[in-house]
Amino acid sequence: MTAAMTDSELASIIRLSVLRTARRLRSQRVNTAVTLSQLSALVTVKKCGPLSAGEVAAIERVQPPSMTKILASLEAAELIERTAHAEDRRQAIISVTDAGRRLIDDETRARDEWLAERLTGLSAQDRETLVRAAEVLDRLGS
Amino acid sequence: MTAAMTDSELASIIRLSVLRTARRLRSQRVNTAVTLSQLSALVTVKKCGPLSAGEVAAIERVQPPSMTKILASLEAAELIERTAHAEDRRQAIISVTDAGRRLIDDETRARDEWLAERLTGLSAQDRETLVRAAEVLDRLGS
DNA sequence: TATTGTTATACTCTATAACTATA
DNA sequence: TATAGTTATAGAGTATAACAATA
Repeated sequence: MTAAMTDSELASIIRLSVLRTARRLRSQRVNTAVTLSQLSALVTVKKCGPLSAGEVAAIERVQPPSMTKILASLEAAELIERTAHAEDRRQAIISVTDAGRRLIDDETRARDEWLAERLTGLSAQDRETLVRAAEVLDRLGS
Repeated sequence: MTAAMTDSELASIIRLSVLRTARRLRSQRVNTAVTLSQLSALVTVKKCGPLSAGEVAAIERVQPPSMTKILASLEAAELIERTAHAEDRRQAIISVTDAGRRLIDDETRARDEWLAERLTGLSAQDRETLVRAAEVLDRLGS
Protein backbone atom coordinates (compact mmCIF):
# COMPACT_ATOMS: atom_id res chain seq x y z
CA MET A 1 0.00 0.00 0.00
CA THR A 2 2.87 2.33 0.66
CA ALA A 3 4.08 1.66 -2.84
CA ALA A 4 0.76 2.98 -4.17
CA MET A 5 1.01 6.18 -2.11
CA THR A 6 1.66 9.34 -4.09
CA ASP A 7 4.34 11.81 -3.06
CA SER A 8 1.64 14.29 -2.16
CA GLU A 9 -0.17 11.86 0.13
CA LEU A 10 3.07 10.85 1.80
CA ALA A 11 3.98 14.51 2.20
CA SER A 12 0.66 15.29 3.87
CA ILE A 13 1.02 12.47 6.36
CA ILE A 14 4.56 13.49 7.30
CA ARG A 15 3.73 17.19 7.46
CA LEU A 16 0.85 16.75 9.89
CA SER A 17 2.72 14.27 12.03
CA VAL A 18 5.83 16.43 12.29
CA LEU A 19 3.79 19.57 13.02
CA ARG A 20 1.90 18.01 15.91
CA THR A 21 4.94 16.30 17.38
CA ALA A 22 6.89 19.57 17.24
CA ARG A 23 4.06 21.36 19.02
CA ARG A 24 4.12 18.87 21.84
CA LEU A 25 7.89 18.98 22.16
CA ARG A 26 7.96 22.77 22.18
CA SER A 27 5.28 23.04 24.82
CA GLN A 28 7.39 21.01 27.22
CA ARG A 29 8.34 23.94 29.39
CA VAL A 30 10.15 21.76 31.89
CA ASN A 31 12.82 24.28 32.73
CA THR A 32 12.68 27.96 31.91
CA ALA A 33 16.46 28.34 31.68
CA VAL A 34 16.49 28.27 27.86
CA THR A 35 13.92 27.84 25.10
CA LEU A 36 13.95 24.90 22.72
CA SER A 37 15.40 27.01 19.89
CA GLN A 38 18.17 28.25 22.14
CA LEU A 39 18.94 24.73 23.31
CA SER A 40 19.00 23.49 19.74
CA ALA A 41 21.50 26.16 18.68
CA LEU A 42 23.63 25.51 21.75
CA VAL A 43 23.75 21.78 21.00
CA THR A 44 24.76 22.54 17.41
CA VAL A 45 27.64 24.78 18.48
CA LYS A 46 28.83 22.13 20.92
CA LYS A 47 28.50 19.31 18.42
CA CYS A 48 29.88 21.04 15.32
CA GLY A 49 32.73 22.80 17.07
CA PRO A 50 33.46 26.56 17.10
CA LEU A 51 31.40 28.25 14.39
CA SER A 52 30.59 31.70 13.04
CA ALA A 53 27.06 33.07 13.50
CA GLY A 54 26.26 32.48 9.85
CA GLU A 55 27.35 28.87 10.03
CA VAL A 56 25.11 28.21 13.03
CA ALA A 57 22.18 29.82 11.19
CA ALA A 58 22.79 27.63 8.15
CA ILE A 59 22.95 24.42 10.16
CA GLU A 60 19.85 25.32 12.17
CA ARG A 61 18.11 26.44 8.97
CA VAL A 62 17.03 29.83 10.23
CA GLN A 63 17.75 33.27 8.76
CA PRO A 64 20.75 35.21 10.15
CA PRO A 65 18.65 37.78 12.06
CA SER A 66 16.84 34.98 13.86
CA MET A 67 20.14 33.48 14.92
CA THR A 68 21.43 36.87 16.05
CA LYS A 69 18.67 36.96 18.66
CA ILE A 70 19.19 33.40 19.77
CA LEU A 71 22.95 33.87 20.13
CA ALA A 72 22.51 37.17 21.98
CA SER A 73 20.41 35.47 24.63
CA LEU A 74 22.84 32.57 24.92
CA GLU A 75 25.73 34.99 25.29
CA ALA A 76 23.91 37.05 27.91
CA ALA A 77 23.39 33.83 29.88
CA GLU A 78 27.13 33.11 29.48
CA LEU A 79 26.41 29.80 27.78
CA ILE A 80 28.46 30.71 24.70
CA GLU A 81 31.37 33.07 24.15
CA ARG A 82 32.76 34.87 21.13
CA THR A 83 36.40 35.24 20.21
CA ALA A 84 37.80 37.33 17.39
CA HIS A 85 38.36 35.65 14.04
CA ALA A 86 42.07 35.70 13.17
CA GLU A 87 41.71 37.09 9.63
CA ASP A 88 38.19 38.49 9.25
CA ARG A 89 37.11 41.06 11.81
CA ARG A 90 33.46 40.88 10.69
CA GLN A 91 33.13 37.41 12.07
CA ALA A 92 33.36 36.15 15.63
CA ILE A 93 34.02 32.55 16.50
CA ILE A 94 31.36 31.14 18.79
CA SER A 95 32.05 28.37 21.27
CA VAL A 96 30.23 26.78 24.20
CA THR A 97 31.33 27.68 27.73
CA ASP A 98 31.66 25.18 30.58
CA ALA A 99 28.34 26.45 31.94
CA GLY A 100 26.83 25.85 28.50
CA ARG A 101 28.03 22.28 28.48
CA ARG A 102 26.58 21.67 31.92
CA LEU A 103 23.28 23.21 30.90
CA ILE A 104 23.04 21.02 27.80
CA ASP A 105 23.35 17.93 29.97
CA ASP A 106 20.77 19.07 32.52
CA GLU A 107 18.31 20.57 30.09
CA THR A 108 18.43 17.77 27.57
CA ARG A 109 17.73 15.27 30.27
CA ALA A 110 14.80 17.27 31.63
CA ARG A 111 13.33 18.03 28.22
CA ASP A 112 13.62 14.51 26.99
CA GLU A 113 11.87 13.12 30.01
CA TRP A 114 8.43 13.34 28.46
CA LEU A 115 9.59 11.84 25.19
CA ALA A 116 11.86 9.23 26.76
CA GLU A 117 9.02 8.02 28.96
CA ARG A 118 6.93 7.27 25.91
CA LEU A 119 9.83 5.77 23.99
CA THR A 120 10.27 3.24 26.76
CA GLY A 121 6.94 1.71 25.80
CA LEU A 122 7.95 1.21 22.17
CA SER A 123 9.05 -2.02 20.54
CA ALA A 124 12.62 -2.34 19.32
CA GLN A 125 11.27 -2.14 15.79
CA ASP A 126 9.43 1.13 16.42
CA ARG A 127 12.57 2.63 17.96
CA GLU A 128 14.58 1.54 14.95
CA THR A 129 11.98 3.15 12.69
CA LEU A 130 12.29 6.47 14.51
CA VAL A 131 16.09 6.50 14.34
CA ARG A 132 16.00 5.80 10.62
CA ALA A 133 13.27 8.37 10.04
CA ALA A 134 15.30 11.05 11.85
CA GLU A 135 18.18 10.29 9.52
CA VAL A 136 15.93 10.47 6.44
CA LEU A 137 14.33 13.77 7.60
CA ASP A 138 17.72 15.35 8.24
CA ARG A 139 18.82 14.27 4.79
CA LEU A 140 15.71 15.78 3.15
CA GLY A 141 16.69 19.39 3.67
CA SER A 142 20.32 19.21 2.65
CA MET B 1 23.75 -0.01 17.68
CA THR B 2 20.19 1.13 18.02
CA ALA B 3 19.68 -1.51 20.66
CA ALA B 4 22.45 0.09 22.72
CA MET B 5 20.88 3.55 22.42
CA THR B 6 19.37 4.94 25.62
CA ASP B 7 15.90 6.48 25.63
CA SER B 8 17.46 9.87 26.30
CA GLU B 9 19.80 9.62 23.31
CA LEU B 10 16.98 8.47 21.06
CA ALA B 11 14.80 11.29 22.37
CA SER B 12 17.47 13.89 21.58
CA ILE B 13 17.89 12.67 18.03
CA ILE B 14 14.16 12.69 17.38
CA ARG B 15 13.59 16.04 19.07
CA LEU B 16 16.22 17.87 17.01
CA SER B 17 15.15 16.23 13.79
CA VAL B 18 11.45 16.98 14.31
CA LEU B 19 12.17 20.59 15.36
CA ARG B 20 14.23 21.35 12.25
CA THR B 21 11.85 19.63 9.87
CA ALA B 22 8.90 21.51 11.38
CA ARG B 23 10.77 24.79 10.93
CA ARG B 24 11.32 24.09 7.27
CA LEU B 25 7.73 23.03 6.70
CA ARG B 26 6.35 26.08 8.48
CA SER B 27 8.53 28.49 6.54
CA GLN B 28 7.05 27.23 3.27
CA ARG B 29 5.00 30.34 2.64
CA VAL B 30 3.86 29.15 -0.77
CA ASN B 31 0.41 30.66 -0.56
CA THR B 32 -0.64 33.30 1.92
CA ALA B 33 -4.29 32.22 2.00
CA VAL B 34 -3.94 30.33 5.29
CA THR B 35 -1.13 29.54 7.72
CA LEU B 36 0.04 26.01 8.42
CA SER B 37 -1.78 25.87 11.77
CA GLN B 38 -5.00 26.99 10.13
CA LEU B 39 -4.63 24.45 7.36
CA SER B 40 -3.93 21.70 9.86
CA ALA B 41 -7.10 22.49 11.85
CA LEU B 42 -9.14 22.71 8.66
CA VAL B 43 -7.90 19.32 7.50
CA THR B 44 -8.77 17.86 10.90
CA VAL B 45 -12.33 19.16 10.77
CA LYS B 46 -12.76 17.81 7.25
CA LYS B 47 -11.26 14.44 8.11
CA CYS B 48 -12.85 13.86 11.51
CA GLY B 49 -16.26 15.16 10.57
CA PRO B 50 -18.25 17.93 12.28
CA LEU B 51 -16.65 18.70 15.65
CA SER B 52 -16.97 21.09 18.57
CA ALA B 53 -14.19 23.63 19.16
CA GLY B 54 -12.91 21.67 22.14
CA GLU B 55 -12.68 18.49 20.12
CA VAL B 56 -10.63 20.18 17.40
CA ALA B 57 -8.30 21.62 20.07
CA ALA B 58 -7.83 18.16 21.61
CA ILE B 59 -7.06 16.49 18.28
CA GLU B 60 -4.67 19.26 17.25
CA ARG B 61 -3.12 19.21 20.73
CA VAL B 62 -3.39 22.92 21.38
CA GLN B 63 -5.13 24.71 24.25
CA PRO B 64 -8.72 25.92 23.71
CA PRO B 65 -7.85 29.65 23.50
CA SER B 66 -5.34 28.89 20.74
CA MET B 67 -7.99 27.04 18.78
CA THR B 68 -10.47 29.88 19.31
CA LYS B 69 -8.15 32.16 17.34
CA ILE B 70 -7.52 29.65 14.60
CA LEU B 71 -11.23 28.92 14.16
CA ALA B 72 -12.13 32.61 14.19
CA SER B 73 -9.80 33.24 11.25
CA LEU B 74 -11.11 30.21 9.38
CA GLU B 75 -14.68 31.35 9.94
CA ALA B 76 -13.90 34.90 8.83
CA ALA B 77 -12.51 33.43 5.60
CA GLU B 78 -15.70 31.36 5.27
CA LEU B 79 -13.75 28.11 5.20
CA ILE B 80 -15.70 26.68 8.14
CA GLU B 81 -19.20 27.31 9.49
CA ARG B 82 -20.85 26.82 12.85
CA THR B 83 -24.28 25.40 13.48
CA ALA B 84 -26.05 25.22 16.80
CA HIS B 85 -25.70 22.03 18.82
CA ALA B 86 -29.09 20.35 19.26
CA GLU B 87 -28.89 19.85 23.03
CA ASP B 88 -26.05 21.98 24.38
CA ARG B 89 -26.19 25.66 23.53
CA ARG B 90 -22.63 26.25 24.78
CA GLN B 91 -21.24 24.29 21.91
CA ALA B 92 -21.34 24.95 18.19
CA ILE B 93 -20.79 22.28 15.62
CA ILE B 94 -18.01 23.15 13.21
CA SER B 95 -17.93 21.89 9.66
CA VAL B 96 -15.96 22.65 6.51
CA THR B 97 -17.61 24.70 3.76
CA ASP B 98 -17.32 23.95 0.07
CA ALA B 99 -14.78 26.76 -0.21
CA GLY B 100 -12.87 25.13 2.64
CA ARG B 101 -12.75 21.84 0.82
CA ARG B 102 -11.50 23.49 -2.34
CA LEU B 103 -8.84 25.37 -0.40
CA ILE B 104 -7.60 22.19 1.27
CA ASP B 105 -7.01 20.62 -2.11
CA ASP B 106 -5.22 23.64 -3.56
CA GLU B 107 -3.21 24.53 -0.49
CA THR B 108 -2.15 21.01 0.37
CA ARG B 109 -0.85 20.50 -3.13
CA ALA B 110 1.08 23.78 -3.08
CA ARG B 111 2.50 23.27 0.39
CA ASP B 112 3.54 19.72 -0.23
CA GLU B 113 5.38 20.63 -3.37
CA TRP B 114 8.64 21.30 -1.59
CA LEU B 115 8.39 18.13 0.46
CA ALA B 116 7.07 15.96 -2.36
CA GLU B 117 9.94 17.05 -4.59
CA ARG B 118 12.41 15.72 -2.07
CA LEU B 119 10.42 12.59 -1.38
CA THR B 120 10.66 11.69 -5.05
CA GLY B 121 14.37 11.16 -4.59
CA LEU B 122 13.94 8.68 -1.75
CA SER B 123 14.19 4.93 -1.99
CA ALA B 124 11.08 2.83 -1.41
CA GLN B 125 12.58 1.76 1.88
CA ASP B 126 13.10 5.36 3.06
CA ARG B 127 9.50 6.19 2.15
CA GLU B 128 8.28 3.19 4.06
CA THR B 129 10.34 4.31 7.06
CA LEU B 130 8.73 7.75 7.02
CA VAL B 131 5.20 6.36 6.82
CA ARG B 132 5.88 4.05 9.74
CA ALA B 133 7.57 6.80 11.74
CA ALA B 134 4.57 9.11 11.25
CA GLU B 135 2.36 6.38 12.66
CA VAL B 136 4.68 5.85 15.64
CA LEU B 137 4.91 9.60 16.35
CA ASP B 138 1.13 10.00 16.23
CA ARG B 139 0.80 7.11 18.62
CA LEU B 140 3.33 8.63 21.05
CA GLY B 141 1.13 11.45 22.20
CA SER B 142 -2.11 9.61 22.63
C1' DT C 1 -20.75 23.88 40.73
C1' DA C 2 -18.82 22.07 36.52
C1' DT C 3 -18.12 22.56 31.71
C1' DT C 4 -17.50 24.95 27.18
C1' DG C 5 -15.74 28.45 25.08
C1' DT C 6 -13.97 33.32 24.60
C1' DT C 7 -11.31 37.60 25.70
C1' DA C 8 -7.18 39.78 27.38
C1' DT C 9 -2.51 39.60 27.61
C1' DA C 10 2.19 38.19 27.01
C1' DC C 11 6.00 35.62 25.35
C1' DT C 12 8.48 32.67 21.82
C1' DC C 13 9.84 32.12 17.23
C1' DT C 14 10.85 33.63 12.95
C1' DA C 15 10.97 36.47 8.84
C1' DT C 16 12.00 40.66 5.67
C1' DA C 17 14.00 45.19 5.08
C1' DA C 18 17.34 48.40 6.14
C1' DC C 19 21.65 49.36 8.13
C1' DT C 20 26.83 48.99 9.75
C1' DA C 21 31.34 47.33 9.47
C1' DT C 22 34.74 44.95 7.15
C1' DA C 23 36.73 42.63 2.99
C1' DT D 1 30.87 46.19 -4.45
C1' DA D 2 30.21 42.04 -1.84
C1' DT D 3 29.87 39.75 2.50
C1' DA D 4 28.92 39.01 7.67
C1' DG D 5 26.30 40.40 10.96
C1' DT D 6 22.96 43.43 13.54
C1' DT D 7 18.89 46.40 14.43
C1' DA D 8 14.10 47.50 13.63
C1' DT D 9 9.81 45.87 12.89
C1' DA D 10 6.00 42.77 12.25
C1' DG D 11 3.27 38.68 12.13
C1' DA D 12 2.42 33.70 13.35
C1' DG D 13 1.79 30.65 17.07
C1' DT D 14 0.82 29.47 21.47
C1' DA D 15 0.05 29.69 26.46
C1' DT D 16 -2.05 31.12 31.13
C1' DA D 17 -5.45 33.76 33.68
C1' DA D 18 -9.79 35.68 34.00
C1' DC D 19 -14.36 35.83 32.37
C1' DA D 20 -19.21 34.62 30.36
C1' DA D 21 -22.73 31.49 29.22
C1' DT D 22 -24.86 27.27 29.78
C1' DA D 23 -25.52 22.65 31.96
